[in-house]
Amino acid sequence: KGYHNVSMQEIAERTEFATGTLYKFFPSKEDLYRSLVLEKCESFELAIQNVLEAEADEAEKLRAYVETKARRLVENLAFVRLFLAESKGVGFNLRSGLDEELRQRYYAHLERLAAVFESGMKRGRFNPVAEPYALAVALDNVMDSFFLLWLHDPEKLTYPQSPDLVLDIFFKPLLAEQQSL
Amino acid sequence: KGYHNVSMQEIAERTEFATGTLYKFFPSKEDLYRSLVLEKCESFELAIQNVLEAEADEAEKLRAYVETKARRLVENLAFVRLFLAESKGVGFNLRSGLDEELRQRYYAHLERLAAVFESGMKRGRFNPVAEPYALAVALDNVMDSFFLLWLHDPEKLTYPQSPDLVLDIFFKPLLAEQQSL
Amino acid sequence: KGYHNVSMQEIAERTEFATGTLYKFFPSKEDLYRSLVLEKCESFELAIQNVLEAEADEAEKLRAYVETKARRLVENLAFVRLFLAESKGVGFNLRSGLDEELRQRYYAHLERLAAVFESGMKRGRFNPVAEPYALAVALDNVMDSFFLLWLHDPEKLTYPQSPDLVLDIFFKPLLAEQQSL
Amino acid sequence: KGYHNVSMQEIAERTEFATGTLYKFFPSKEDLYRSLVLEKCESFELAIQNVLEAEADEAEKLRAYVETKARRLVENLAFVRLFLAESKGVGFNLRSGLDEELRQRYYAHLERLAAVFESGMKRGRFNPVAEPYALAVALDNVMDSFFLLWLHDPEKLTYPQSPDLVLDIFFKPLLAEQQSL
DNA sequence: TATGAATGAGCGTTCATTCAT
DNA sequence: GATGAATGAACGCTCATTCAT
Repeated sequence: KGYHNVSMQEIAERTEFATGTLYKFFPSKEDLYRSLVLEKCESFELAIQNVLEAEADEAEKLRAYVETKARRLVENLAFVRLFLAESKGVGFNLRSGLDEELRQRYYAHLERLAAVFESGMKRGRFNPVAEPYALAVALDNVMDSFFLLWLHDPEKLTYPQSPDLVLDIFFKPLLAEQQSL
Repeated sequence: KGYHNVSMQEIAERTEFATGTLYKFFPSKEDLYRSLVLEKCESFELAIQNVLEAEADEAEKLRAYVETKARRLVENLAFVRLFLAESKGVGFNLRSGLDEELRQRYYAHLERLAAVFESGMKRGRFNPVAEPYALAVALDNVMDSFFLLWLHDPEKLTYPQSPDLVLDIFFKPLLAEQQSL
Repeated sequence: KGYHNVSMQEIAERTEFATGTLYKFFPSKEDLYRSLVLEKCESFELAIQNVLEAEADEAEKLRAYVETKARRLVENLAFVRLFLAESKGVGFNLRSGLDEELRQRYYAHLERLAAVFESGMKRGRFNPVAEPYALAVALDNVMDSFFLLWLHDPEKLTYPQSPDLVLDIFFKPLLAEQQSL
Repeated sequence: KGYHNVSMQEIAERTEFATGTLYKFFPSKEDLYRSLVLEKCESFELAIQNVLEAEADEAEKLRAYVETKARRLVENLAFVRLFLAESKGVGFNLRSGLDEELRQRYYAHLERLAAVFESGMKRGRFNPVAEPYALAVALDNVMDSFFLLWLHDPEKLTYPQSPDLVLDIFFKPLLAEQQSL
């Protein structure tokens, strides 16, 4: 529904708490909102963290990451809509307005993803195409933007049904001879 | 500052107009906002459209696109911040996200970008890595996300000073032997 | 349209004057309104005054008064609606909100009407049923209320097509043997 | 004071509620006004209805009606002033005059009053001077107009102290030989 | 002089927050 | 502690009025 379009009264009704009780838990509407978002994020990122930190080949990890994230996005459609689907379609990115705490979490997530790229490169499994961190940012956001686009215009992309789309872009060369993952 | 965090009174003060005068120009706050955004977008997209529709090799177009967009983002920092980083929170957003008109414009932009990929593929200049449209979405959003990241933490990425970062990801193979653009 | 539902801008447009010009003529919206109303009233009352002050038998004067007023009401339907049709239907009377000047004019009108009753009584043409002034008030307001009722529910009364309705009530006894005017 | 000339803030101050509280009770200013008026009307009409539906001779009913109404008007002077004398001007009125519900109530009231005239005529107690409904409208409005006149200029009429004034007009012939009620 | 763009006080209404119960 | 009625500041917006042209 979006922060500005829900009143505390509405939240109180929906949650079956009294407004006063809400204020016992959270000092302000903003805090309540942050907590809600944080909680969701936590469970969201946990699932993905498991994938990234599993014992597996880097390439497999990435594939699993893409699949897991895609599934989680679809499964949490309502939340993601609220959370991401801001500035939708204009080509601008969702991480935009994350306030500090959320941003820190996001950074940590990126680090974990970057670590996979880095380890893959170090072990000679990946070409050192670009900084691992940049690759992480790119991969993550491309997924988000595909999802967002699909959310608004399911016709335009086959994602998220086929995570291969993302894999194609990130694991196949654009100007080089083909090479399978 | 973001739509919900500025009052018309504030705008009136800042712009040195009276509130009534604002309403002479724009029928509502939402319209004022839309107009502001639309105008900026228009000039923004125009510059990029020129690049994409220039007489040039596809690869050059893309390189020019990346450079132009990066430059424009930095030059319009204040606006982009307003526009992307809607308010301070995660979802303190426009009532309706960005409305249909903006989305349509964005789609048109994507089509133009996709056309470059497509033509490049048809002419054998690019490998058919993925659907042109998907590539367009990816490229555009990766740039945005790099920019946003840099906006908040200039340390984390060298972008937008070095558009090569983007080019590396999109034009060099990840798992293949190097090949220069 | 009613005082509160028209803006000066609307009046300016309709009258093809500029708002500034309107304020050259009238110091305020209220004054403008009063003037408008006053002017209409004047022409309205003039017609009726002529009738009341004609050289004629009192009974004929009254009949002519009823007929003239009925005709004028219907002819000035739009204005009367604006002017009278307030508090319509609740059984309450229009003279209610007349501000002082209008009230004075109304009083003068009542005096003229009362004079007819008085002279009729003095000359033995009318029974001294009640104070002439009270009769004047009654006659005038009964006409207004009939008109108002008819305005809202033309079905409910045959007035103003048949002024006889009014004449019946005022000139025929309720509990006495009939006597024609 | 009239609908348009009181702001919700004023009402809030006067009633010692906060504006927000007012909106807990009434969804809008218009509703607040309607409710106020409706409530008063209800109690007002109830008293009169009792009189009209009592077991009594028609002539007595009418006399009682005139007396009761006169008394109620005087007793509710403040309200009647607000209600009738809508604001200070001629037509500074309710957005829509009085709305349908009030009109319907008024019509019902008129029917009840007309029924008395009709039954009186049927039973041969009254001369069939005019349609009962028209008589009802006339009687009711004459009372209102007398009251209003007296409200503004207590000198001009003896009403409402002497309801006989109304009775004289309605129950004595103007041009006929006297006949007591 | 006549204009109408500009003004800004004031409107009806909302809703984050408080506090007596 | 939990409640939710009450609060009132602040909002988007209107429009009677002014004044530079």
